[in-house]
Amino acid sequence: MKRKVTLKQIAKELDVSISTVSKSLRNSLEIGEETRLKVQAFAKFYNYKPNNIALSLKNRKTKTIGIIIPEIVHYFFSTVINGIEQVANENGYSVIICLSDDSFDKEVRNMEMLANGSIDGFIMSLSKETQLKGDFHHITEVINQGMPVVMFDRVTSEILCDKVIIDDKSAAYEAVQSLIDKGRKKIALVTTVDYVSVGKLRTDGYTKALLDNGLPFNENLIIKIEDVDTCEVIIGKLLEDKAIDAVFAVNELFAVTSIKAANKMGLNVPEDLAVIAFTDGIISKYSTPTITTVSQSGKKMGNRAAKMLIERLELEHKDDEEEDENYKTEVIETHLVERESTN
Amino acid sequence: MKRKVTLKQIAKELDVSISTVSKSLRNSLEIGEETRLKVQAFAKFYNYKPNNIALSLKNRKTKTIGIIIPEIVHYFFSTVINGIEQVANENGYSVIICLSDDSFDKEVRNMEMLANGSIDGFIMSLSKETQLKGDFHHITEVINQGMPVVMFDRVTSEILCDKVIIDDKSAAYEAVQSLIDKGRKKIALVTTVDYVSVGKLRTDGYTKALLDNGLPFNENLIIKIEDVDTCEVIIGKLLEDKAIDAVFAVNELFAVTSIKAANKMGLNVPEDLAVIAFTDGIISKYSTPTITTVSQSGKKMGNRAAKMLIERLELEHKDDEEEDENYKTEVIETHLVERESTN
DNA sequence: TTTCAACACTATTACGTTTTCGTAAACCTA
DNA sequence: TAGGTTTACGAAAACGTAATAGTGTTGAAA
Repeated sequence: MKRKVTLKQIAKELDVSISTVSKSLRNSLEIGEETRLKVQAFAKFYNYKPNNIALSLKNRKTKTIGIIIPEIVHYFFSTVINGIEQVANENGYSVIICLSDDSFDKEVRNMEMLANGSIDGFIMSLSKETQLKGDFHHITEVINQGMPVVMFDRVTSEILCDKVIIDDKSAAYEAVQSLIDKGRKKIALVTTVDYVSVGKLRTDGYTKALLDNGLPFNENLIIKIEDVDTCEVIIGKLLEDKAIDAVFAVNELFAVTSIKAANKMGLNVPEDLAVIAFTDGIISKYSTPTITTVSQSGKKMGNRAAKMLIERLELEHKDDEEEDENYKTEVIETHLVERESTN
Repeated sequence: MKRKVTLKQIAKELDVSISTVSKSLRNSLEIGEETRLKVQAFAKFYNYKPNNIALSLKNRKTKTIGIIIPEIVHYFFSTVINGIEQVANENGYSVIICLSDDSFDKEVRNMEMLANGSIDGFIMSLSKETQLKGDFHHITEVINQGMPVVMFDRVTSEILCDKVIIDDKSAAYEAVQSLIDKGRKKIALVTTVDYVSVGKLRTDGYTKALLDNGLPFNENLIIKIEDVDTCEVIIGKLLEDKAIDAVFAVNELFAVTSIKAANKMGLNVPEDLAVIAFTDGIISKYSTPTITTVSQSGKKMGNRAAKMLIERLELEHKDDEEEDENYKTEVIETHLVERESTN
């Protein structure tokens, strides 16, 4: 139970000053070889490692990135974290993760807590509640304090900062187009409530694809799921009444649930009903049938977001008051992963 | 772009000492009401918040928990994080997450980095490589420095510390017993390589269940998957040759792959082949047929682990050199979630 | 008048680093 | 030997906070 040794202790033990110890360990030329080697040997023996907190305080940077996401038990978000962690790690950064649980208050609390010196910058995706309220003061505040923020996936145009997104609209367009190309005429959209930014965009893409192909746009073919649990019933109803031949779901869960509902009614996927899901996750790959998806590489998003943040951090460190602030929005390309649920 | 205000700045601005500002903000009685209110008003106006890093340095605790896990894009691990974060959050702790990617070196590097003052304690699950090597010096070292460690799921008996596990052996026993109870006689085990601690234990439970029921133990019915990609072929072969009537898989992926392999050969699940998986994740719930699983509540594990760690942290803070070190191993109960893949 | 307490505030220290500046001693040069 | 330059080290400040230990003034009790 030997506590970590500090410069002070080493200095005392070797009867030199703290400065001498510090300089010796950083191989400063100011220190004579004899002393330097002695100190280094001693430090090595006691396994001296500089205290990160003290360094953070002194350097006024923590080499830590704060991540705030709605939830973590979620394939997409965990792949994003994976991507962030990878780049962060390669650049000597750690990541500290906070979950908003899709709650505005928790998002605000977490941001305030982290903004008080704990981290150098944020990577975040907005909570549902925040998007609903449209209140982004906590983010503005952080940015005004000079702390860089990178938003991904669930972003808002009301905040000026770096962003990483996919082109939800054209990805949705492409998916629906592919259904149309396969002869599907009555395509339902299973989506979330409107205030989630990505949900809105995907709906736009869906609509545009229909109209561009001269297909009728029918409000009744769009169902907005609030609660996953009731999802199956609602979808079942849709299948029964409307004689639809394809489903475009904004996430895997809605897609797999649609398939289950179809199966229960004796419909075959893909023969009677084609299904495409947004987000290429684990469910699509292992469901029966496997599901055609719009791949939305979370890992790549994480990589890019981390890269953008770190670049800004290292840059702003160089010449402090540049204030260029030429914020970028990077768009990650998507593509259709064709599987058994379409033919 | 106003940087965060500090005590010093407030003091200078109001022409009082730093101590006065500090005490005013903490409502000390030593400070006269007039001054106190003036300071508080000023601080509020400039949105003063104490700097976490400075507090950490002063208090010699960071209120941060370090988590080291093999991977994050993994249902079980992300639920554990969710559980940890929840309890941590309730107790004013943050979590900083590092991924070992199942690599020994990365695990060591991450631990060393975090151990240098960044966190107050660890919660971790061993990487495969670490378990294979059997080298735990990095963990011993951290513990010797007085930093508490809680291990979960993938643990080792070679390290004395708090642990949270499930009773893998008896959970496996129970699962296999349930298959036997349903009349299955030729039960295959699809597992991982041996050095993963939990894999070994689950195999033991499987074996014991067979023997206790007077069923023959057949080495050939146990297949150890090294690489998920080759899994389907191997399982297919097993089904062909051995005329088995049930599969007990140590994770969801192996289970769903077994089902796919069976389907391809025209076998029906559960009629011709019953399947049980370890770990109740998202795949089991949404696969077709849904899969009977051994629920292994990651969230609960996370909750317990965080609780144990925080309790130890707060305790050791009270009377520093108690050295009781009565380490506990908590066992999280499991239960069988019966679904369509067994009957 | 002395003493002592209460009041209202400040100085200092400590946490662990790094770095700037300073300085004594030794050496070199003319 | 006076003056200058190296060499080798130390003191102190700085990062931001909080707690302990003062300090000086006032007023009241002895």
